[in-house]
This record gives sequence, C-alpha cells and structure tokens, in this order.
Amino acid sequence: MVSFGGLILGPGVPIYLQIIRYLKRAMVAGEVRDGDEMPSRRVLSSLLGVNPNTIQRAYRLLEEERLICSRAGAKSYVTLSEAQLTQIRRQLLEDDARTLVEAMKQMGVEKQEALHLIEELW
Amino acid sequence: MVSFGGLILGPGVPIYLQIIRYLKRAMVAGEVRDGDEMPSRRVLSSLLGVNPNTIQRAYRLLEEERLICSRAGAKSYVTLSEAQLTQIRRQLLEDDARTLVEAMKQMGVEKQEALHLIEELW
DNA sequence: TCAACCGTACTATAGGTATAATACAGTTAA
DNA sequence: TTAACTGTATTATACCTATAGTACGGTTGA
Repeated sequence: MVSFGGLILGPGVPIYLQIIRYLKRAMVAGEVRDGDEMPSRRVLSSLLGVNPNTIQRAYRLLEEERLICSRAGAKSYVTLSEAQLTQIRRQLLEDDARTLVEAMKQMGVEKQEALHLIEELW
Repeated sequence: MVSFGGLILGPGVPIYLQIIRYLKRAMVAGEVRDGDEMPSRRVLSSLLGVNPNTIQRAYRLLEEERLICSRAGAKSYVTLSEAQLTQIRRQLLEDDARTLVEAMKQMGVEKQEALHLIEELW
C-alpha cells in the first residue's frame, strides 16, 4: 500500500498538485513501485484532512498520465513502467535544478557560492 | 528607473508575487538600488500586459514591506536599506537552496549527484 | 447473499486571482 | 495655469481551487 505519511501540505501550491508531486518523488526514490495499491479516495482524504474531491482530482490526473489505474468499485493501483520512471526522474531533477540555477543567476550569485550553499544546507 | 525588461511571466505563481520576487532578486543582484524610481502602475501594466490592479497589488505589498514608497500623484521610488538588503539576500538564497535540497532528498538523490547536476546545468 | 467498501458524478458555496471599466484627487512640468 | 501624468479606490465579472453534501452503481469478502 502506497503511504502518504511523509506528505505535509503547504500553502502556495494547489493541494492536488502537491499530492501528484509527492507520489512522483516517491516513485523516483523507489518507495512506490509498479503494482502497489493506492489508498482509497476517502481514506487518503481523511488522512490528509482534505476534501475527497481534491483527492479525486489528483487521482484523475494521475490516471490520465497512466501512473495509476482505477476501475469502479475496486482499489486503484500503481502502473509504472521503467520507461516512465526514467522519464519522470529526469524531468523532476532537471526542473528542480534548473529552477535553482535560474534564481541564483538572477541574483548574481556565483556558481561556487551556490554549490557551497547547498553543500552546507544538505 | 527600475527596469522590468527581464521579467517573463509564467503560470502557476500569482502574477503579483512574480513581480515582487523579480524586484527582490534584482535588488540582491545590485541592479535595483535605494532611491531608484519605479515605473508607474499604468506603464508597468502595459509593459507586462497585465491589469493595472494586479500591479497595484504588488506595489501595495512592496509598500507594506517598506521596499518602495508611494505618495498620491507622485512617482514611487525604492527605499532599500543595507539591513533590508542583507535580510532579503539571506532569505531568498536560503529558501531557494532549501527547496532544492528537500526535493532531492525526497527523491533519494545523493548530494554528490545533486551538486554535479547543478554544475553541468549552470 | 449482502454489508462494507470502492470509484465516480453532481450541485452548491466560498475564497483567491485576474480582468475590465471607471472615477477622483494629488503632483509635476511645460 | 493647466494638461498630462500620478496613486488610489470602487464595482462587476470570470476562472481556479477547495469544501460540503449527496447520490449511484460496481467490487469484494465474510
């Protein structure tokens, strides 16, 4: 069963996108694998303290990305191929790194200082 | 006159927050200094292609942070002390770096790989 | 069988963001 | 002086996000 115990919702980003992002990162980390069962909409909404409709929205988008599979009445489960995993990992890593690099460059921070900052913050 | 020529608006983040973030980063970069004139609400709204009310919202928040000063009828200008600049720089750098570190850790990426990723993306 | 789940769908409400269209008074420079 | 520009305020509309409540039928296991 996929666990969302480590997900802490924050402000600024839509909840349904935070759920999707959390699941994808867990996939990249190897904590979520192909075939894993997803918690039901109602269970996860209760666990996170958000509306079931919000969970449904996240699940619907994940379904459209072919990352989970749902059928009426039965539990949903993860459908994750190696190709999908590779693509997700590459995209998430590159997006996060690129965001930081752009921010640092806009602020005129030198590469060396940026690397040192990350190193000591790790 | 403060220039917003390098600001490209993107999706996902409220426009008024993107404007504030851009100005703060330009301050950290030394491109915006204390006493600099701000473009008028109407001029900037035309330049960025957004509603004047959206610009006003950004300016009002900047005014509340004491980063700009406005009086009815006259142009607005930047009010930036050294203490403010130091605090802004520290906060922006730490927030950006912390965001990346948290993301990488959630994905199980090693520090060495993260640093190498940023280095080659620079 | 059948009760307890499950996914799915729908309407209604509320707040935040952004736009559109005005309006008014203060400042500034020709 | 006065025309042009400035900051500021208001009302209305629209979309997105999130909540609340309800409902229907399919799946599953005791």
